[in-house]
Amino acid sequence: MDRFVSNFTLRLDAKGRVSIPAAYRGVLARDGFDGLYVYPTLDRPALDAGGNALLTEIEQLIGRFAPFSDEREDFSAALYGTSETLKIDGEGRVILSGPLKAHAGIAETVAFVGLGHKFQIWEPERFRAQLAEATGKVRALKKQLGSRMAAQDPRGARE
Amino acid sequence: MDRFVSNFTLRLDAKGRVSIPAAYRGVLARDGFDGLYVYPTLDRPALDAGGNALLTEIEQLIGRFAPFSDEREDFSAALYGTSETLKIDGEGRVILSGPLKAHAGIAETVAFVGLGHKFQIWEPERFRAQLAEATGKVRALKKQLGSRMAAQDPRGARE
DNA sequence: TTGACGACCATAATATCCCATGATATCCCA
DNA sequence: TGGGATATCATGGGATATTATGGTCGTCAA
Repeated sequence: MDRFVSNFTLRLDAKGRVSIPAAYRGVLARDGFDGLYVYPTLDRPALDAGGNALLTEIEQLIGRFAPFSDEREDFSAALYGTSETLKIDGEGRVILSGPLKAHAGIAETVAFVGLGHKFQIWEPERFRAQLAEATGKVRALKKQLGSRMAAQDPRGARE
Repeated sequence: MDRFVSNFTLRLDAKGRVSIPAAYRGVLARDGFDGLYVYPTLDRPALDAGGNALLTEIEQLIGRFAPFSDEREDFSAALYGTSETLKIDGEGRVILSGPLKAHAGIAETVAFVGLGHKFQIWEPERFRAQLAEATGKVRALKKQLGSRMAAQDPRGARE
């Protein structure tokens, strides 16, 4: 598996260290990135994290804007400017910096959430709430998609 | 046969392991996915499971949204974030995680139900109930379709 | 000298591997 | 076609490897 899936809730120890879930470490290793690339998620009290796949995606996003344009500068500042590359210790743990923890409201425990090419780090309670909301949206959209397909092309319903 | 068909009811052992029906293992092997991809069925107390065919379906759904868009993050969290890739041991068994078992209400036994490109995992009693209800609906729908098709386009009855 | 941080070592819980067994199902050949 | 031989399957259990987590001991810098 070459993507981040599933979710895990882990504890920080007295020194502020957290294990990156073993499954994610495997993905990062295959991705070939040394360390963990992290930055505060835009618009959400969470952190985006990943390796080369994530960096590439950010590059592409920023590359869409004209050089020296305001948008480009803003995105660069938001994504590159606030990012950190955390070291992973011998046991697969990282230490989240103060600003990162503050942005996500993290204290004792964190939830790791796989999003495919990257994963997010949440304060567990907030994640639960966010997930419930997201699940509702997905249900609604799925229902809508289903009926639209059925109306346009009944055969589309199979497979 | 490259589809999941038929249904099987199997028991979990003391360690929480369940054998994947041999017929399904064959389909998974041909599909080329290492492990079993599983996530909670959106609007039912069951689990969706499969291999690359299922993963591709989800990937396409998520791929419709722009990277970093809110919709994409919601969908990724709800689909990738709640899914798991279970290891299949040498005897063809998997261990369902706590959250997965909780969602489907699984305890001692599970029912595997083939749905073509994927299969579902149910608590056997719930499946029986669900099946009875679904059968009723299908009967009604068939009757309705039959009369409509006969009136509009008799050829539509094939397939 | 104190405090933060990194490299190591320790450990309990748990997942994984490997081998065993009874019950069916399948094969094969007289 | 019968029926014993063989393979496959679901299930069980002990040994081993991983994982998450905790702690120790220097080192470097303020």
